[in-house]
Amino acid sequence: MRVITWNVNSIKVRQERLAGVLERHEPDVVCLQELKAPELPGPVADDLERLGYHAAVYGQKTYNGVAILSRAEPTDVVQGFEGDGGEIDSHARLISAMVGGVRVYSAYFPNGGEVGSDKFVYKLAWMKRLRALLDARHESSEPIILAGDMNVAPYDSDVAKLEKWADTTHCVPEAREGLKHVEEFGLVDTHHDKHPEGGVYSWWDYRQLAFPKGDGLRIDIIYATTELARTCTDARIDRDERKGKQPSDHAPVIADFGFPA
DNA sequence: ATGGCTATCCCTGATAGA
Repeated sequence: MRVITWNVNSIKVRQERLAGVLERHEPDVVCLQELKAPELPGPVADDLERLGYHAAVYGQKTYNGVAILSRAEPTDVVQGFEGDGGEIDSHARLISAMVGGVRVYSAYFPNGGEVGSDKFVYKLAWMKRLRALLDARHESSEPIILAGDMNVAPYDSDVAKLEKWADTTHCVPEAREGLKHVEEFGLVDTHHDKHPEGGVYSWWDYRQLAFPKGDGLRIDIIYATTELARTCTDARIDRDERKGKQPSDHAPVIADFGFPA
């Protein structure tokens, strides 16, 4: 089973690139973030049908929006924190579905703005709420994938220019501890597990020539529960997708599992 | 060349991203 997570930064603008990623990598499951649209545009839906993918979508106009694409039909789709008894999250940042025997989550963690701001408080609370949701709905012995844009670079080796980023919302201890708390549900960071030396990134700012200068962060992660992660045979990031005309600022993150598709 | 922000909408500026 091949899994990809990719923050597309507008599903409309990335239509052709998305079809290219599906054709090139032939994934079984794709978690998308930042659709910036209430639903999949017609041309995207057409591509998915042609290429043999189903879609579970939790969209939103202008901001956020997440989806799960899969060869197998997704069932038991849950949007956001539905059913956890809390207030409805006004941002469409989370969707999950059963896909071929695996519970898949596509997540777009809040950016957090400036450290200490209201947005940062929301970011920390969101991560706590996600962990509580996992605890309430699941056992860590289940095959679960949590993939998405975590907006946290968990290790120093996930940051090319640490002196520039150390004090930002992606790297400060509180943010890292929030993500660690989610991980401690019983999840393995598949890319870190395969490449603990780091130095591989998934996001580069559009500004200041960040990509050619190598000023990247690894903030997009495919987590898997321990047993499922044991079957992981490869983890990589398609940084070529960041090149050329109209790229997303994020590259697709890929993990292969022995778990049957 | 891997290239000097991008995408969206209430659109000619503001907001958000990370």
